[in-house]
Amino acid sequence: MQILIIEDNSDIIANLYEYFEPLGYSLDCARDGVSGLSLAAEDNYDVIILDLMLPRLDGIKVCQKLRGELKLSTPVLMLTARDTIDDKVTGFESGADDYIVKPFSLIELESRLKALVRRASDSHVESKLVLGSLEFDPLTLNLTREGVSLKLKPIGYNLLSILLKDSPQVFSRKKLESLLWGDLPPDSDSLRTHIHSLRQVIDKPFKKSMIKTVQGMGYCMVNPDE
Amino acid sequence: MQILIIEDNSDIIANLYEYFEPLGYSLDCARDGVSGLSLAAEDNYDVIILDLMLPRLDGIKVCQKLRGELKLSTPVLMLTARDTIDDKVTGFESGADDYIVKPFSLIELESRLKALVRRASDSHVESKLVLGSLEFDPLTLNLTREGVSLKLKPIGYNLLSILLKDSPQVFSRKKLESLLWGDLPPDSDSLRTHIHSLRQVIDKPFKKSMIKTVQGMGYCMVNPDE
DNA sequence: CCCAATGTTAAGAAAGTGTTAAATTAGTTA
DNA sequence: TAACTAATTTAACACTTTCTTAACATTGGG
Repeated sequence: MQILIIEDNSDIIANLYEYFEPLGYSLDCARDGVSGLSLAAEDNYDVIILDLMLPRLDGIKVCQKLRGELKLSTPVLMLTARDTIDDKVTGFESGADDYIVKPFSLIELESRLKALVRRASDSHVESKLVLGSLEFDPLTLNLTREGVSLKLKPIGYNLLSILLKDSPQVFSRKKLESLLWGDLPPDSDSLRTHIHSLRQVIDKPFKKSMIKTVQGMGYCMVNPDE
Repeated sequence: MQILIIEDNSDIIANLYEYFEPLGYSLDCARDGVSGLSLAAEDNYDVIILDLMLPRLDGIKVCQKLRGELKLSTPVLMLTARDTIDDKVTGFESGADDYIVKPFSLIELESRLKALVRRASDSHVESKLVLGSLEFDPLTLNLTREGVSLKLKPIGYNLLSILLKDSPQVFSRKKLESLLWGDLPPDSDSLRTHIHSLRQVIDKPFKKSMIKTVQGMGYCMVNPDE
């Protein structure tokens, strides 16, 4: 099991490593909110232990960005100090799944983590993305329109997910570039080419087109039968 | 669905009946640990709701006897009071599958129960992995395709299990590496070699191949006869 | 009509993958 | 412990696919 710890207190970090590593858990650690978030973005953790008070970006903000911008549902367990009980509520509202008050028992922490992970894997009914007759399963990469099976390149799948997930939201080129490539987008306007390839597959073989250009604004996907 | 309630508080019992019976659940009830245990021994319940504090035999003991002496794996959901947080842990160690803190929301209780039941019925079938004519038993390492017996190296069996368990999900190289090696994967791209060896055994001797590469995305296993 | 934004295309660059074999490591047995 | 065997990792190479770049074409709003 992969655990991400976002915590600035060295003692706590040391304790966690000491307890969990021998049990066969695999741990990663970030010392502040920003780097924690970027680690979390890799999306290969089963659960995140998140301190409420953090340098650069506090736990609540981290959690909100995790759910909002990154659209990740990795379960989050929030660590709070005893004297900030009110924050518990905020913690939940921010999208955390559980909290534990410092100082905490490691055994209890472990059982909470297990419960979170189990619950998460249960609700793994997972999001198939559907828009009209277009269906896309991000897990199997199975993609069909009107029952016809379609194939894309990696960036194509990414692009499609992004556009589909919040359809019919309009995404600016800039936004799309940052979602696709993060901090270091290509020098050229490569996105244009990718949109083009995507259309070749998604729209070209069919009567109506789903990928819409909004001049000067960006792109979006729509259900043409509405 | 058959639910056994082991609880001494009449109000709680009444609440449960009031909520669950109209939903079509069938409830039985015991007022103390000993009689609860003897009812549970009949082994025709899908799930047991067990209070921690009980006359004659407390919840932990009940649970331990249930698992230990009666050898039953009926899922148990433990009810605990808010001020006995330490007991949560004990609850898990005793073999309970989940816990919920009083006072609890009936809706949440219901969804927890459903999750427990589903998981239990899932894990029953667990042992053998089958995809088309490929059969693999992770316990005995018995592996056959079209009736032909096959052999792998340790990592090969692991890899196969992973790919098979969630077929036809596509696993990225990164994901596979982390599942196979956890935190410290080999420096080189050793996974490539392992996939190759796996194919030598699973696919090479047969007409159709089951291990599919999705360029840039990862690998998955499919049933070629679909 | 003009210009910036967008669509289209193709070629070279970069990244990913299959394959093989040797080197290294781990595990056994004498 | 040494010698042997099995398993894993590393490294090299060939090959394929995907991505980026850049040039040119087209479109649509001001």
